[in-house]
Amino acid sequence: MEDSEKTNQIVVLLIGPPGSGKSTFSDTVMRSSLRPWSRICQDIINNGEAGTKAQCLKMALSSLKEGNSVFIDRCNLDREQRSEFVKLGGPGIEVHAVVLELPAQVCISRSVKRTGHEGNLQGGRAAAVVNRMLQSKELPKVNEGFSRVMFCYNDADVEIAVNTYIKLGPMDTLPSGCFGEKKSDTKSQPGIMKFFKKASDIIVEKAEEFLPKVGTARLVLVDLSHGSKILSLVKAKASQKNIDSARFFTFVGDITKLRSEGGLHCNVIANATNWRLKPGGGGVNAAIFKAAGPDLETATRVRANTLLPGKAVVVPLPSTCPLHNAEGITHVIHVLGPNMNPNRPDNLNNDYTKGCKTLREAYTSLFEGFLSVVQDQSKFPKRSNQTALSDSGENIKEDSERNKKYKGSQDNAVTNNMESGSLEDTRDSGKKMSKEWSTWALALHTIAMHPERHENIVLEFSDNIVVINDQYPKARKHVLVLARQESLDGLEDVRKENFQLLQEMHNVGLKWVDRFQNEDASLIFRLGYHSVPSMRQLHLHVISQDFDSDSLKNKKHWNSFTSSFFRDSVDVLEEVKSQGKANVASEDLLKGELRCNRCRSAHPNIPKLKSHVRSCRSQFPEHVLQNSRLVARPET
DNA sequence: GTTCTAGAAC
DNA sequence: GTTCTAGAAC
Repeated sequence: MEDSEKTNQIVVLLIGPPGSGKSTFSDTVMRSSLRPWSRICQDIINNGEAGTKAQCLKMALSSLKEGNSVFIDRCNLDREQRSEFVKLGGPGIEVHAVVLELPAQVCISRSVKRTGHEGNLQGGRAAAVVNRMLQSKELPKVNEGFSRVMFCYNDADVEIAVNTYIKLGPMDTLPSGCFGEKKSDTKSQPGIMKFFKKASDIIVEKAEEFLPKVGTARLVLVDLSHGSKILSLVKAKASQKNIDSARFFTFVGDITKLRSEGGLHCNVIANATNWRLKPGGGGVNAAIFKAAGPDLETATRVRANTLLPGKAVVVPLPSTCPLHNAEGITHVIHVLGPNMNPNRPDNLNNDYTKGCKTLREAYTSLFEGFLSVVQDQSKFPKRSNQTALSDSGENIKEDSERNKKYKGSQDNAVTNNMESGSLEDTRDSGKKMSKEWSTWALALHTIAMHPERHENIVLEFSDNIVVINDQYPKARKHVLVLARQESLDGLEDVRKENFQLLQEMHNVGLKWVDRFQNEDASLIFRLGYHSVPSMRQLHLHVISQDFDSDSLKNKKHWNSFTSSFFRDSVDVLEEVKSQGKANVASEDLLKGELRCNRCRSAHPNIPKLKSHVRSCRSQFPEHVLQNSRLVARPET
């Protein structure tokens, strides 16, 4: 590394309203950092008084000339305000953004509390100022010119970000890309606000309908975030309809800590789950499964394996479960909403009418599930009916003791996860059109049928399979294992009777992985199928995870191997064995954003993505690490 | 000006 | 699937 070409200075734009902790952030880093920093604070730049943007720019330039990295400590809340600071970047100077997205109330109370603050923004005016600033806020994007953007939503995130910069020595660099951003991008889903409005109407309507039926029980709508649109809409609607706010109310907090942190005594919580009823997804579902531990999964399996949109399933928690003994939760009701995520298979594609219908159904199923719990608890133990709505019903003894202890009533907390639109569903799209194949798409089929005519490209073949190098490899090593059976065009055609063949393809793939790793032990592989292949004839991709190839040129290439459009062979085998066919994902996934296959950071275009991927040494995502989806040699 | 994407043709 | 290229994005 030549020191002539690398100076590695950084301009960090701190982005956040007054009270978000910008000054604290830079001060904390500067106190412990080995790298020379300057803090450029517009509030004090003018001999201790507030100054101008121009003064900040001037001072930033001179600090950079002296060889310092700089913190730009001003609100920087919109793109225009940031643009001139972004231009400070250049050879040897990267521009980063650190976004301090703390709850508005936190920022306001901090601004109010500080007395001699440099910005002189104390007193009651603080709330007005912060709120006004937040209204016109534009979050930064990498394509604004930042080589790195990092989002912080709470103190823990801030601490991580501070440490990231403290640890950064004078010659170190940080991976480029966008980190930590919550994807609640309402702008990218047109009509979503309208849907929120409608959704909140449905929630209130259903709550109103069920309240008289559930005796003294109360219903609570919970959301983690203070800025929750749904929560404020529901609140407004409920008071407008004169619903008893002691019986139905909203609550901001963590649904897995309602008792310990929120002081709310709920027996039953609703979980906005996924169709597989499995942990994960990152939202409330992941949080609830995590808090409940393996008990919840086991108890869930007893009731159901999958769930249709609009349905709910009541799962009693064993007393060993941490959610039960620490938080007093006796039941989790899993409920599946409509699938509005355009990146998911079988989504409703902005069909909000259908979405609302499913949502209404979901709340009906949920409340009926809750009703069955309440009835079981108040009457004699009985099995509730097996309804079309869900596989519910459980024998729970009345617990008057608990009711006394907790001053009466039971709360049913209903979370909401519509804002991320992360719910998915499982329904088959059904009919498969017999596809017309273009001539170019027949190449693999031809080779599979007559491998002996293509000796030059065929690596090996047997009665059942042919192995070839991918003609346009998308990574250092990329081979295809073709099925030789005539009727198998792609993954969608695979059935139980093909299990043996799939197993053989998988084993042959593993054999080639082994060969490649004998040459280079650092190569890491995945084996899998494209959900919807472009070329005819079922083929298994055996591909190293470096994606270091000039043939990888566009978004479709990238996403076809790194999104869930790529179906790992191990999962396909498992699904074919258990369900008789494999799940296939939607082609919409190919249009999704570009994310690193290791650290999942987002990148604005293919060249930037590839340059990031070349140097990213992050561990692979949890999902990929499990179930032998990744084939790697142990590190030596 | 250059870089990058996306759509049509094959 | 790739190649080519117009024009969008930078």
